Amino acid sequence: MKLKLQINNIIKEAFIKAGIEHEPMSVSEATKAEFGDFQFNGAMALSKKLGKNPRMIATEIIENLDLTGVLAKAEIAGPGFINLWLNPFWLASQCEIARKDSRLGVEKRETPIKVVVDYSGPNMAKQMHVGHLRSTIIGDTLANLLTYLGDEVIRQNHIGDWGTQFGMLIAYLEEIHEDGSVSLKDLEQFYKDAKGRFDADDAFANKAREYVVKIQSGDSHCLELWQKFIDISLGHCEEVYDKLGVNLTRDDVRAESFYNDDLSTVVSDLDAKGTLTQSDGAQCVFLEGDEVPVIVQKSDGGYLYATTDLAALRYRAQTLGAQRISYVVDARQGGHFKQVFRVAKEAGFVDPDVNLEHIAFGTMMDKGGKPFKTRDGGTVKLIDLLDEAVVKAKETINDKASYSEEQLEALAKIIGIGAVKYADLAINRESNYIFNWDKMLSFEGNTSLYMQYAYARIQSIFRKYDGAIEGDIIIGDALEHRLSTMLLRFEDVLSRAAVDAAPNQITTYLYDVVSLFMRFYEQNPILKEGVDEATKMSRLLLADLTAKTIKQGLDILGIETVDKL
RNA sequence: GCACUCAUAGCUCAGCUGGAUAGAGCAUCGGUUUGCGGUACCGAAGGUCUCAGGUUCGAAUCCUGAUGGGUGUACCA
Repeated sequence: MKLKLQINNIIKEAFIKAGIEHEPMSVSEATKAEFGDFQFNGAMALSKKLGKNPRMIATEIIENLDLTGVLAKAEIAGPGFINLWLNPFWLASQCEIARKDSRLGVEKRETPIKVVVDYSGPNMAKQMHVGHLRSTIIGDTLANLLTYLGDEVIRQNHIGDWGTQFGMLIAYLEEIHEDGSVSLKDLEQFYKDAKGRFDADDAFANKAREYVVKIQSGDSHCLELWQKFIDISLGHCEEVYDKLGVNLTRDDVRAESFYNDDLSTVVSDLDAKGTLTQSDGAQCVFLEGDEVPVIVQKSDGGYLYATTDLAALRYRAQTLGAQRISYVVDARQGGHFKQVFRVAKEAGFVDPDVNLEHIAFGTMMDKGGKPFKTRDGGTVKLIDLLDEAVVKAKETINDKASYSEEQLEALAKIIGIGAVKYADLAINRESNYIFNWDKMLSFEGNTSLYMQYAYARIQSIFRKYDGAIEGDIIIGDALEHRLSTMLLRFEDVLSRAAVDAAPNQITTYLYDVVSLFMRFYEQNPILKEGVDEATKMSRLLLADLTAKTIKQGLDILGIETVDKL
């Protein structure tokens, strides 16, 4: 439910009745519980425009405010704040509607748009490492979120499958007559071995160079080898995606090579528009105000990633028909995207109203604030990191005895992977983030375990109760009032998070929901003796909606819940 | 050099389109009637929001400058 919108509409109505001919600003959540549920701060802003005292304006608004439905009370405070209280009966009825609805009252967009989310994008010549983690899970969350809200999401995994190093790799693959399954287990090692051969043996090096040319000219034998190599390498990525619980499949792959045939057209089209300048033998686009040009063709005739990105932009905007194209890529590439987006729009590859955005994120750091590396300074393989998360999760599970080995493994996977993902998503994506096992696997604070624990705790209430839930929600105290208001904010939070592409807005919200629930539950017993039937039912209903909201929220983040931990 | 970005409690971080006494968690200290899962809950303490100006009725938030960190800067992606 669009809670804020409903309140805003009531304010708007009051404006009209009071004869105030201005568009009211939006209400905001009250900064403190004593200030009500929402507050309207627009009276102060209007004071100058209307030439009136803000408290007087506030009075006029309040006098015309409909307090018969959604709102129960409005008060003027301080210089002209209007504090608003929601009607507890209305809250109760809305929570009941949400609880019965499979979408928890979250409406699907009336006008869905087509969105391309470009994320993960691993390099096929290397094994996935921690550098791919953030793009993969932030991107997946964004795609999940937009899908949930009703947009038509097209996931695009722009894998790096083209370039000179592949000549060397397939030459080596052929040389060892490998079907791939064994030696490619460790791609890093395979790459090193191939490089070793390349450096040590001139004949091999020449063959590798020859193969690069052959692949590019479409030699079928080399292409076959190349395809085999990509298949195997992609298989490794899928193993990671599977462990990570990320919704990327082979259908989402649009590799760099996919755009090969279009690259020369991109350049000639730019040329036809007169935007190209030759500089030092390279074909460049010089953008007004930018010192460095966008190079689309090297002096040796080769193309660059800017060329591929332009081709991809055009494909996504024109062929796929995307109205929003989101690139979930490291913040360090900000300059590149800014330029490429500009070129794409100025050249008419992408319509002006298409929203091109670089969803930038910061670097993953170790505890000491340095870039995340292994002890000997190498890159950390993503698969190793995830396996370690599962091992560490096992250590944190308290009641190991009551689980079979398989159950323990499954549980540890849910907890460990959830912890890694949540810790990443919970932070403002643009800042660098410090990776800390102890913190992310803690039951305390804003962690996935705290959420999963709360969820499991609620499920245990229902296990214990084990009966039919029939009755109504009755808002009986301030905590129930706040909890129900918080639960009804779900859609507002999701919508906002979707606009900002900010998963941490969802985690912050879930944390607020859970901590409120924990307080509510501490103070308001449900199944204890002496709780009358109507109260018990009401509290069970609230607990149920809370659990459903947690589950749905975590689901969007790609994190699983369990009934018992 | 130029450009981008960040600077909030001891630590890790929230703070949405400017709003009331700047909020959490961790750590520290103290508390919770046989505790519906105590891996919980409550409380205390902890701040010149890097600094200096400016805009505004009102600034952590917007603008300018300074300082300090990070990043990028023409044929890698």
